[in-house]
Amino acid sequence: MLAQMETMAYVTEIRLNGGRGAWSRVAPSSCPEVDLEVIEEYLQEHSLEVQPAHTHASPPTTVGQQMHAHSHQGTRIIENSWSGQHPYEWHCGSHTPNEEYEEQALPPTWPSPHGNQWDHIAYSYEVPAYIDSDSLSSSSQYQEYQDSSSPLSDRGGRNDRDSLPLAPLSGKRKERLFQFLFEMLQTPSMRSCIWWVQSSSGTFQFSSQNKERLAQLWGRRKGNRKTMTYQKMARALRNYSRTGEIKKVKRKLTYRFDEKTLRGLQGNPNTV
DNA sequence: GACCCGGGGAGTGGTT
DNA sequence: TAACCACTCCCCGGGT
Repeated sequence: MLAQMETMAYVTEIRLNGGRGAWSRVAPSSCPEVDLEVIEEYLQEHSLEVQPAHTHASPPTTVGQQMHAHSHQGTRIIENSWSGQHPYEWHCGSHTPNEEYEEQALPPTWPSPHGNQWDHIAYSYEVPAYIDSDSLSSSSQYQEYQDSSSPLSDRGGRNDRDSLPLAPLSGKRKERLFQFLFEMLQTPSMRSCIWWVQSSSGTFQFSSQNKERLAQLWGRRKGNRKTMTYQKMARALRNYSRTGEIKKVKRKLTYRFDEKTLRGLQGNPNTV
């Protein structure tokens, strides 16, 4: 655990290199490169070490995230507790490269013309919409992350998937790309790779500098034999255009979750 | 020319 | 076992 804390501190250090002041003046795309290997190692270690402690549950899955799960009418809702209890407050000096596009994150309140089509997805995230890229701050989540008296124990049989390990998911339904991307969007330490342009509409953007790293992370998580590239990942993203889960925005490296997709990822029971 | 985008199509591996 | 799904991989051409 101590080692994990140290690792997290290291990751945090990397991300917040120079403190908030420095961070706030640097756009994500020009932030110090994130050592994804470190993050990956941490996630793998964490997943290995914590999972056994949660016999019927899974540990928080991503850096800085502690997910609390609750059963809700058969749909597993995972709550991002760190974000709820310790909402980020660093503002990146409101100098996100997409500042002009970013709006105050409001909970999506789209109508729900259809039933919940997400029953096939074993988990969904219930992430407060204010956990937007520009509302994320402080490293207190890491402490929260560590006291995982996570009430995940009521979940049954889907531990591995909920834990979202970086290792290939074996024997379980595969994690889908848009789920991975959504998770990364909720992960502060990935802000140099991907960030919300407008969280309320589900619009996000890749960093032109770090998109390949994100793609590699995706490839590793999937356990691909070859290195995943942004080009290949984008190909998969374009396939989502057919299904409507993610649409391409007429802006470089920018995509948008379909409202139903986003709603499903957020697990908003009121709109489903 | 580099980068991004969009699409075709075959192949792969997991799920049902 | 087979059908299906969700990519993965490679390729090409077009646009900026």
